[in-house]
Amino acid sequence: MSRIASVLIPMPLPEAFDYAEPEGMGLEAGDQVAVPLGPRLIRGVVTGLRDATGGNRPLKPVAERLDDPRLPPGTVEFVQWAARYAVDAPGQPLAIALRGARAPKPRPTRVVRATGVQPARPTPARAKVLAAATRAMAPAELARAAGVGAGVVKGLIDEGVLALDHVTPDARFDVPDLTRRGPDLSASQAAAAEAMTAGLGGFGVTLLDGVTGSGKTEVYLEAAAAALAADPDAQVLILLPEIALTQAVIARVTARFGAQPGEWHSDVAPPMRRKVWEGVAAGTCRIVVGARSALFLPFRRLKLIVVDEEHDGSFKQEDGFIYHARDLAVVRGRIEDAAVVLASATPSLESLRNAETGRYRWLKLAARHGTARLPDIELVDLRETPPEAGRWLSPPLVAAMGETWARGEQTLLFLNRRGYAPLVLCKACGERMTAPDTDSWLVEHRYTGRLVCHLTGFSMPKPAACPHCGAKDSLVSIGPGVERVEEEARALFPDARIAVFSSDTVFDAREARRLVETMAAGDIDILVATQAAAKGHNFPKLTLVGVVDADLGLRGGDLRAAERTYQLLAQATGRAGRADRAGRALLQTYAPEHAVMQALKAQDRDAFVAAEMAERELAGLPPFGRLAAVIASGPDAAQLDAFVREMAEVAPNTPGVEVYGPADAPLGLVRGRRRKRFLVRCDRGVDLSAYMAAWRARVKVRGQLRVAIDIDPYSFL
DNA sequence: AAATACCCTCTA
DNA sequence: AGAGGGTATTTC
Repeated sequence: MSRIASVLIPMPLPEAFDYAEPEGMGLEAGDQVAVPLGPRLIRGVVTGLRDATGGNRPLKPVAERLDDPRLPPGTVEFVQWAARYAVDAPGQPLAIALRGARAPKPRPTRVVRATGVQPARPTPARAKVLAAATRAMAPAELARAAGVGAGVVKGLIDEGVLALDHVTPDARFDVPDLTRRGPDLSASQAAAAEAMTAGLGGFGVTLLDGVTGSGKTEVYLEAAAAALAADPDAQVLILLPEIALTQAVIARVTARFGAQPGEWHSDVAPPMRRKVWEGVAAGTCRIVVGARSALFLPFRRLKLIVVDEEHDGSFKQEDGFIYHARDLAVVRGRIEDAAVVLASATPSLESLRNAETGRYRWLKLAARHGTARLPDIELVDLRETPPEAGRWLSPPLVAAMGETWARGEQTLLFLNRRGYAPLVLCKACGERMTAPDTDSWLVEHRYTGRLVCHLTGFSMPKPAACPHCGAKDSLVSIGPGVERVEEEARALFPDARIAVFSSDTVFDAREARRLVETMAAGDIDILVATQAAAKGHNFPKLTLVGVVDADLGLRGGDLRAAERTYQLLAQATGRAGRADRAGRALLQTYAPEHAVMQALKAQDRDAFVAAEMAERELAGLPPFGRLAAVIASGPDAAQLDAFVREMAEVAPNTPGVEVYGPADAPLGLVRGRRRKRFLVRCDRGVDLSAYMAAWRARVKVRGQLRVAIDIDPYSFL
């Protein structure tokens, strides 16, 4: 009996397509195949096979089974689950899962080695080459090592004195050395590691909850060691919110296991991605450290997923396929029957709630590792001790910086805002500079002399005259960014070594590591940083953290503003005072009485969490209810209005579900497209994805209109 | 996503 | 009539 193969294609198609399996192809679920789609051939993945029963419509045959690794069943199931959850086409998460399979293979490199043949015509240059040719190396490298031109090497190759080989880069991964012992753990760490190890072997979620510096990494690396030792094929995934953090964790994994883990994020070069993808699929790559998309790798035998800094908003992917990697990590863990560890010093309310209700195991690391103490946190009331006009550092903070510098210690000035000034306006006509057809201010960057839209990526040189009224020299920079704070710090401390850490100064993983090492070595006195540097790093001589604008995150006023601000500032202030030095943190605020500021000052997370939980519970907001957002957009305002009115009319009526909107999105215009939003709130226990899918099925999205559905939204713009 | 089918307008 | 273009539809 001939069979029909369901083939999922990595494109935004609504479902898997059916193809006839040619006689004798012997397909299996997970196989990568080439299938005809319209006039072209496309890569797809077999999700299922069934017997063809008589009266089917004629199907095109599968063209070929590709000689690429088969996707394990768990990966295929996860892709389908994720698509249903996100209310998106299954081809979208499949495209993420196949990203490494489609990257180019590592190219063979050319190496030369000595053959033992003596040159017919020995010369001093040739002798130097032969002396340098102690091992196989690239021709250019050998020429450089010998201090001769490339021509000498080439001549020796032509003569047969050197042999030229094409070497395929090593596709293997280091095998973790499980005989190594980890560092000595504190009693609290050892207890947590033991409890986590006991939870291995099947699905289960653990919240590893410990203040900054309590040594969470050592603890979860012990759990990783136990998982790898328990099963020679076991694989471990460590997810991090930001690429800048991967380097530090990779170094620690490498030190712990004597083996380099697979590295996975958008900065990894395509051939390396291919190598990691194939190693994960083959099971030879046993430890992966990566950003959120690593969750879609084709693990064969995943036994442990660690989500480090689990509260971090960067785990939420906001465009394209919209998902939250922390939430999907729990799903993947369930599918693979793997243990999941969520680690944070400031866990999300979602995870705390799950821990409180007993759905997650809750492990607390109370003490700081070693002798370090938590920093003293002071609030600087900017109404009482404001900075001078046009300045951003208040007298108490400047004084503290002076004392710190005099002691030869380091200061971190934290401001979560890139560039020089967040707003440029014309003092003649009041015009605010915005990106074309977009409701978002252009941010002034002085290093590059440009005005940049952080939303769309648009940028232009800063004009000499106001583009609106034509007035010359009328553009003024409003508000501070890290560059402006750096300028001020330089004026205050002209002899101090000052650096800026933001995504503009640190654009890749290597640069991040270089700057972190410089800081850790004590070669920077004052580091002005966005959140890119506020997370995770360990700077032994850093004893003062100044938060330039503690109120910044509270202004947008969305659901999670207080929670996010608390997490970010607790994280930032937690950088101060490691090792054996006492730390100090100053928060500049106009609202010292605000609950967030009071909780930070008192270092009373529990009180803050309890108050915030109570508010959320009253309003039925997460984690007590669930949210989904609909963002409809289109270039034509009238057409969009008509569309969202129609959407509002056909919203299904379901008990426990409330639909709010349509309303103009806070960013009402982006890249020439008008935007409208709905917000859906529902009780826990409602199948929110099913509701949203049913709703969307009731409208027809025509023309330029777009509808994006965001389940469990984090951004409300 | 990408090819193509469709449906206008414009030109000659 | 046929080219040129933007848009809607289809892809097992």
